[in-house]
Amino acid sequence: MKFSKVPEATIRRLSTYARYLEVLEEKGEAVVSSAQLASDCGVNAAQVRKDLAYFGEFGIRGVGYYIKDLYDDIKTILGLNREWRMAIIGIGNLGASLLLYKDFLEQHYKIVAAFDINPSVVVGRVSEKTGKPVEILHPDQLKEVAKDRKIDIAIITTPPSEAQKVADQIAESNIKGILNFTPTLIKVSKGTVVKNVYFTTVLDNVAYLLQSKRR
Amino acid sequence: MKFSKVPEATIRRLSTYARYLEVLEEKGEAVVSSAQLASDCGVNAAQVRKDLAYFGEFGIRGVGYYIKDLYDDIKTILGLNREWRMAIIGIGNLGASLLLYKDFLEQHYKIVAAFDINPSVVVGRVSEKTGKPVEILHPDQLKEVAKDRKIDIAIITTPPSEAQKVADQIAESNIKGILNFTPTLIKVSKGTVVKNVYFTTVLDNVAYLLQSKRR
DNA sequence: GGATGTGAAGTCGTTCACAGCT
DNA sequence: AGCTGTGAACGACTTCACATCC
Repeated sequence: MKFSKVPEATIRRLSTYARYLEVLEEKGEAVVSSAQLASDCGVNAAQVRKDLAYFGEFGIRGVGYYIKDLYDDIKTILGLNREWRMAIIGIGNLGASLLLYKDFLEQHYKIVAAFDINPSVVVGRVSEKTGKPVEILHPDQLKEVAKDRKIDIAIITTPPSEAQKVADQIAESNIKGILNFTPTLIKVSKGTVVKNVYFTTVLDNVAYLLQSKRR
Repeated sequence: MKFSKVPEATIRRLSTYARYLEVLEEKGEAVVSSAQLASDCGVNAAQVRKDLAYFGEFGIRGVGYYIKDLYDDIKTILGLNREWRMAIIGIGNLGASLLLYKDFLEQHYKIVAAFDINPSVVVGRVSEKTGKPVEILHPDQLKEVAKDRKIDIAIITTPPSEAQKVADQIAESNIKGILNFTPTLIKVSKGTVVKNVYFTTVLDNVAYLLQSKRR
């Protein structure tokens, strides 16, 4: 077990492996080899073993990996053996759909607060689906609410023009993790983790590849 | 100007540069240096120049880059000087919010068809926002519609269990680009471009980084 | 003078190949 | 015998440093 810096790509793949292991477990399988895991996740077998080697030894030589154990181990590695409490800031179309996003319910992520400058707009739209009303707070309340509700991660789904301002409020609230859905490149202080998921960037990538293919 | 394979990361960054240049242009700026572009996009200045060097020479030594020209050039590189016609398959929360996604309207991406097994559910919900009703078709109609409406890219926002089936229908419809929002690892034939944007993967990354920080 | 464009160096991540366990 | 774990080879991307050109 080494302790060098772990590539971001490794973390992404672990996340993929975990989801795949979950499926295998539900199927009732007991053991999986790095070769099978690799082929089904679209990577090299040595890659799978190297990814795991950053964190320890999880397999049995000549056998493979016990699915249940490996699944648990990867969840522990990723920090998914606990609950992560999230706030969504900006309840437009995207924000509202994340509020309703079913997968979160089954996972380690829990939305515990929702914010928008217009507190009334979507209460009805959201609550009509879940049955229970959703309380939409004003962003200025973030700081006080963050402590009360122990918010770990903030999701920004505001219009791009508001993203930096919101990011500053997040910083003031002492929330250290941000998932930014806007195209705005937000600036944060050193200790804060920001990941961007602006999907037009990915679309641009698809467009580029399609276009460059036929040349 | 070389012709080696262009790293995917380069394409992602070009996409970022483009958005930043758009902002600069709106501000009325005329020229930008690789140093400024780099610092505002959070990368190294040499990186910016290398990224561009894959495709030609766009700058003027001793001066920098003309913003308007560079913006246009990057759009041409990425294939964004044309319209990309898209279908959304699976009109749940996420699919519906993408249907309403305002940014697409201002960009080179246009949603020209929407599909769901239940054709009626969301018609009202979507049309109440846009004013005009949205026609939701059955996925079995994809093949015929794809040709008529010249669909370039399909967006999968179905439940994970349906993703592979839908991907197969997309293949049959001769659509060569897929943006997959589900966690399912879909298999497609060689010529098809697939990009995944399952954001729980990114959340896992945030969780990992937060958790590994305090150790 | 000053910023680009680019070979060369450096760093990082992936794949190979085999030793080491079970 | 078979599959993991890992040093070493390889390949890819990033950064440096400077020659080049406006």
